[in-house]
Amino acid sequence: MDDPRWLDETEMAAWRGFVEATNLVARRLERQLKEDAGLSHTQYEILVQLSAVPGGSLRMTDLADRLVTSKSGLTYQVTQLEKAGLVARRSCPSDVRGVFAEITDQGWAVLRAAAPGHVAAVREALIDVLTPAQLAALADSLGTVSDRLRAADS
Amino acid sequence: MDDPRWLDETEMAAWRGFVEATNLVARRLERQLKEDAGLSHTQYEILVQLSAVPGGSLRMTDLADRLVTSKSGLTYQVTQLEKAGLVARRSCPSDVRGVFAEITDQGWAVLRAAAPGHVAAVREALIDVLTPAQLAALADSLGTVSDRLRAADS
DNA sequence: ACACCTTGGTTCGAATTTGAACAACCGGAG
DNA sequence: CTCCGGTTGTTCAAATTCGAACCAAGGTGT
Repeated sequence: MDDPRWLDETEMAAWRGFVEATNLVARRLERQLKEDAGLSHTQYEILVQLSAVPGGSLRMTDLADRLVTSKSGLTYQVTQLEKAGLVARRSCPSDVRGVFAEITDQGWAVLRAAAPGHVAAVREALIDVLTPAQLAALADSLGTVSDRLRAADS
Repeated sequence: MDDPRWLDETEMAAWRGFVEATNLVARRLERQLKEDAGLSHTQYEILVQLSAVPGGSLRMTDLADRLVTSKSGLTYQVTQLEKAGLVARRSCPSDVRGVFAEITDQGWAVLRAAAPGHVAAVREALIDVLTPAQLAALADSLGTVSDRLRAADS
């Protein structure tokens, strides 16, 4: 570990900003969703992902990958959502092991009810704070970061 | 909740990128630190914050604020670090209720040993993936986000 | 001195997360 | 066909997180 390249001032600012903004935003949205919709951010994201795909259902592994969470964590949350009636498990015809998570009508209703407040909170915390140019740059940079990390994992 | 302002394409890309990059980076660093140094990111951050301040000690509340975590969460982690000998609790002379968390010599040693690998991981995941201009923009944007959220909380 | 409201930290219980271990299954090489 | 490495989803125990309740101690105004 000889003489690592430490971060210069800008790099450090970017990193600290990333860590801090990350935590603050996550915290804020977690609270907003819990209070206004009774959902955790993870649960909300599950509904969003399912709602965004034709058929409203995804394989567990696929869903876990999109959510960037562990398989076991997803199993737990899908079970919670299933108990609440917002999601249903459906077995996969072509693969006995496979399980589809599918958003239910009630899940759609809850999602539709929660979305406006959530979007407003996202705007308040992140979007409306930045200029369109900053947003475009942010989308580009973070998209690159995500792509690289995804590639590195596979 | 009449007719909320939904996110346009760029805004959505920025938000999705934020969520995804956030999770991917956090996940990656959590694993790196755990494997290479036996520390969680939270614990590492505690050591970093303490090491960055003259005297190497901070009040619990102050530390919790910097870490963007709950008071109870900090109590737990400081206790863990105390058991490991990396941090010590010290009472505050001017306020009986007050408690200082102070980094120990062993804490310094662990931090120094962990830092190079952590910095390398941060570079790999975020810093070296972006151009200097992107980094500067990122630092600026996320700094703004953090400042706004901090202000909103107080 | 006396209420009273705020602060600082810890404790407690409930919810969540993770990785490792597991059991069952798929699919291709030989 | 059969074997075997890789997949799929779940279960399990352990670690972590949070918020609410709590106790004790400041600090203020009267």
